[in-house]
Amino acid sequence: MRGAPSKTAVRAWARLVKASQTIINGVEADVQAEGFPPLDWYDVLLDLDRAGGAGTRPADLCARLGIAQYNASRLTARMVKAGLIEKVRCADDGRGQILKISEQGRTTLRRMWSVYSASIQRRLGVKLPEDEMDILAHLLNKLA
Amino acid sequence: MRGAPSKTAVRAWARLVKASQTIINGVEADVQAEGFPPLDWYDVLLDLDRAGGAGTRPADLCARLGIAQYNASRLTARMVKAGLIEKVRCADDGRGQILKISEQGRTTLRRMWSVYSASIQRRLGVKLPEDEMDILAHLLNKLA
DNA sequence: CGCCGATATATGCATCTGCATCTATATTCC
DNA sequence: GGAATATAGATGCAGATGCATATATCGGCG
Repeated sequence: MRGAPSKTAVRAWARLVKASQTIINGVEADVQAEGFPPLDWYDVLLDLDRAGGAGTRPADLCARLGIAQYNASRLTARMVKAGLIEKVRCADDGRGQILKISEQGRTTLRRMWSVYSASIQRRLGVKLPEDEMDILAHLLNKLA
Repeated sequence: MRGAPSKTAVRAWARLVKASQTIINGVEADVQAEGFPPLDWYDVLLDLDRAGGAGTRPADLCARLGIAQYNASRLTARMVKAGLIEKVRCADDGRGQILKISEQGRTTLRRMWSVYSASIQRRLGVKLPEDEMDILAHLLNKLA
């Protein structure tokens, strides 16, 4: 065995896998149970909302959200069909597009956050006292 | 907004999502790049290996691995086709089966761990000193 | 100007997942 | 014992994903 894996790291690995699955799936389920779309839609809506009137180029979206290009292509297509965002032709690049959030998208963003944040609080927030949560966030930050 | 989400919890959420995705996808990619199957195959092999000669009932596998029944059914079907496990009819329950690891499965388990553990070490182990890794594991344990 | 390699986005195909439902056998209750 | 019900596991179908590749446009160079 080449990597000389420390027992501690392996334990942390197992718990990272378990905790992230439990919490993320749980939050996803909570949000969808209220009739909202998957969480990655939220990320897109938030990004486009922050981008303001200028909108976002799909490639930039990929980079910021860390998702694959083909994935973004189909995700945004679904969101257009759902009426949450719009694709407009990019004036200075005929190949490209600009993604913009729609009014309906903004509404969904706002309403979704109400459910989303409550779920984060319930499934994660209550599990640790403030100071430990802070340490956790700090340690997780060193991992990525 | 009902849940009164603490800023700290939301920050921890974002980092949990990011860190787990980065690390888990990275390890998965490392393992598959060496020609091995997905990580959930490893979990099954490990469970069956530990079960020994008695084998494991699919329902128990679901419970221990926390996967859905239909998912386990198809996962194990693929693993049978790959020759890593076997399904034998259960003597005392005509509806059921018993899953057993094959010799080839044991070999794969062993070889896979070599790559798997090295990747854990590289992508997670080296990111934190021992004492902090311990704290991380402890905090993650309180989440699930 | 016109060709060539690069870049932006989309899509065909195979695989995987979730949901609901199916089949077969076991258990319960009268 | 036999009908109703529960349990073990499989599967049809629709949607999502990864990979490779297609399509369209851009920018540079001869």
